[in-house]
Amino acid sequence: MGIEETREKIVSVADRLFRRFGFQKTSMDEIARIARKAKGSLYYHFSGKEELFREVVQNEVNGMKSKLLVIVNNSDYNSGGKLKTYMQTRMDVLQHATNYHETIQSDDHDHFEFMKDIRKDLDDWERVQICSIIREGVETGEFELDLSVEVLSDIIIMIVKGLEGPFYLQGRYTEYSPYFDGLAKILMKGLSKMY
Amino acid sequence: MGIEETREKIVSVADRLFRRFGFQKTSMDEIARIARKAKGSLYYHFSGKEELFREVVQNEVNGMKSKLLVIVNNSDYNSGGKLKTYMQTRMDVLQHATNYHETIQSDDHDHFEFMKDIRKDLDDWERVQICSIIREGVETGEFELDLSVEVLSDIIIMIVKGLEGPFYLQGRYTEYSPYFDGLAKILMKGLSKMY
Amino acid sequence: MGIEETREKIVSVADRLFRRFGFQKTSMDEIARIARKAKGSLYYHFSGKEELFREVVQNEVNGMKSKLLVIVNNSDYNSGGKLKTYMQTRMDVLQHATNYHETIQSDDHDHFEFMKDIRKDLDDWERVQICSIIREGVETGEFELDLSVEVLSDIIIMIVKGLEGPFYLQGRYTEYSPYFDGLAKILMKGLSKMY
Amino acid sequence: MGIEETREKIVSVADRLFRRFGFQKTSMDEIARIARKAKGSLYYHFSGKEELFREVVQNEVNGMKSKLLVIVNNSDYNSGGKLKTYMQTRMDVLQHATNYHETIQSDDHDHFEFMKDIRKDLDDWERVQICSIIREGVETGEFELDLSVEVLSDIIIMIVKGLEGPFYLQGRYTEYSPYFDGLAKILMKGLSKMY
DNA sequence: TATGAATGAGAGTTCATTCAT
DNA sequence: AATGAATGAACTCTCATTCAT
Repeated sequence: MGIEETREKIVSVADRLFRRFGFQKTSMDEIARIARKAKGSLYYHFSGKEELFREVVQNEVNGMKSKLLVIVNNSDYNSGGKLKTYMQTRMDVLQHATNYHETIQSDDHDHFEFMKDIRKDLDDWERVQICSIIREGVETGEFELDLSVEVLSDIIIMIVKGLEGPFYLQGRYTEYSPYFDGLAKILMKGLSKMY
Repeated sequence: MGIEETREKIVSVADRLFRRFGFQKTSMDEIARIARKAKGSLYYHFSGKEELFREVVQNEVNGMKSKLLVIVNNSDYNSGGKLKTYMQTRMDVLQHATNYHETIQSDDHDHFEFMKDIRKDLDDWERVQICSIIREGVETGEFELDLSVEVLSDIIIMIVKGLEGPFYLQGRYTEYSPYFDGLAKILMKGLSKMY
Repeated sequence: MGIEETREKIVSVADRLFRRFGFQKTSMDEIARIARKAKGSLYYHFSGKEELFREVVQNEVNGMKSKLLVIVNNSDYNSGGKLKTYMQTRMDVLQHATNYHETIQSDDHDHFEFMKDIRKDLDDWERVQICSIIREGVETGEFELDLSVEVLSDIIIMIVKGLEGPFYLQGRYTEYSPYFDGLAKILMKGLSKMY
Repeated sequence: MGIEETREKIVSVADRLFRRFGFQKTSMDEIARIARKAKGSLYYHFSGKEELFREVVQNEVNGMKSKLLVIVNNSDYNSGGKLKTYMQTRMDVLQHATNYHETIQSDDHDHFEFMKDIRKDLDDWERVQICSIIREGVETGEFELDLSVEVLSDIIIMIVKGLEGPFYLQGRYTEYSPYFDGLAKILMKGLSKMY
């Protein structure tokens, strides 16, 4: 088993356990045991628990990005469709991005200070995507704004981020999702002149 | 120093530390040290770390309730004003309800299973308040709904809960709050027939 | 409630709990709680846990003595009957002298060093009783020994003490008691010339 | 220092301390300190205090078995000699099996529930040995029983178990051992027809 | 490249005892 | 004569990390 396989094995087990039990309640011991590696091996490949977690989260974020990118680049949708699908997919993807969420939620500044960078990076990336969708809509004449592209995109981001709460954190997906479609319409209506 | 003072001292120190470091990273040792009490004293007054945390959270929730109740019972507002002020105050209050939030966020089901009750209780309480505001508005003819009072109140609750995310969790209060006023209007417009 | 009543209440609760959970696993807290007395009261009446236990054991030993004395002084039995009944009653009484036994068993020399006196006292007392029975038997011509009264009584004491093991300590009462009668006969036959 | 040495060092220190202070009054801290190992090392090698104790007791029991087996297999003795020597050696060995005894005596069912197995195993083992000795005696014509081999062996076991009390528990070895020879004869005489 | 034995600081909790009232 | 709040030492156990091999 090559070095890369070992690394991946460790990361994949760590991902599963962090996802299930969270950062604090997952021990290096358990990761090692389940990965069938020696505890020392984890420290050969990663400088500590924190760096291992960082790797796991970065993988998750990369996965999220690539799924969202598929929508942004999918020419089957018009801009309105892209926006709505983006929002819906984002909900879906975040449902499963457990570890990323732990970094948002946790007060554990000692360990997660470093996560600010990853979060900031993702925020910026999303802003770029949303802006790009809106700009496309404006260019094709599909959208006609009475707000700047940047402000509108910020508001949209605020709202979708807001929905992470009841949808993901509080596990109210099934409870609230019936309202989602209506809500989406209301929001888009309120935010754009064109309707 | 009477028993009540001691209890309060412990709770107040615990509140500060839980708020700052979270449940896991706050040790009974530190609470005792800073409160200038023996560790055993904490266990005289509370059966364990969990119960102490429970007390802290319950205090927080009671504080939230009483602040919100002031608005619901304030006859200076008309119903629309009450609703908007309720939403804004809620944001404000939740900003500081750090410990309550930890229980929403945490995956630590071992420790926080007991919090379901407190959360459920608060949810129900809020639903009652919102319904009461809306009903008042309907009775005075200020509101005219095309949804049932219950459904409307559920949607409002969903939205304000949703906003907890960016406002509280991610510390974006200052960043997003300029948009809040506009958002509130949009939402109320979208939800009520009368506009 | 007078002072004597309080003392007795404490002792009686302590007795019950020591009996059930042993010395170590019974806490002063629990004794106080169940006796409905303040913890401080226990320390008003007894200098510590140890002295309270001492009192409990002493009571138990006194109870044992008085039950055995009834047999020794009962003129309905002849000497052989007394001896056999003494042995049987001793088994029975010891079955329930849980706290006394704890002092025999425990390695806890710190706490139970003081128990040597109580044990020595009881041993001496029993030796006197057995000697008295045997002497009575000799005087009435019922017994005719080829050993001195003292040696014979020591052997009897050794045997009855020995039987505490399987009968009491190991909870084999029901298992071994069928053999008891036969064993008693064998022993008495082996020990005395008269058969 | 290899792993086996460390394990043995821990076990040997634990054995000494358990023997001296008993299970409850021996702390993991002290074992670690005296063994010159980190506390965590004890938990690396044993899952807890209980398992460490279990190991100690198992070693003791194994030692007892092998010493007794020497007698059972020693063809220098005839069957009567074996039986008597077995009984005497048993007394001797049990004198030093302090930890095994703690499990017999202790009321601490939480910790020692697991000991039932070890005890049961030893009981069964002894029954087999005694039966084997008796059968051998019967086959060589040395013994002629009016009881079944099984019942006779049960009675012998009861008696030797009984003698554990005064001999071991109460430290009366030196006091009572002068009587032992006579007692042994009496018992064997009482139990077998052939005398 | 990988191992796993060893570490030690720190965690939550228990409890006999003290003492001001 | 009685209280009960307060203490602090001692306990078992956890776990991220180190290091010789």
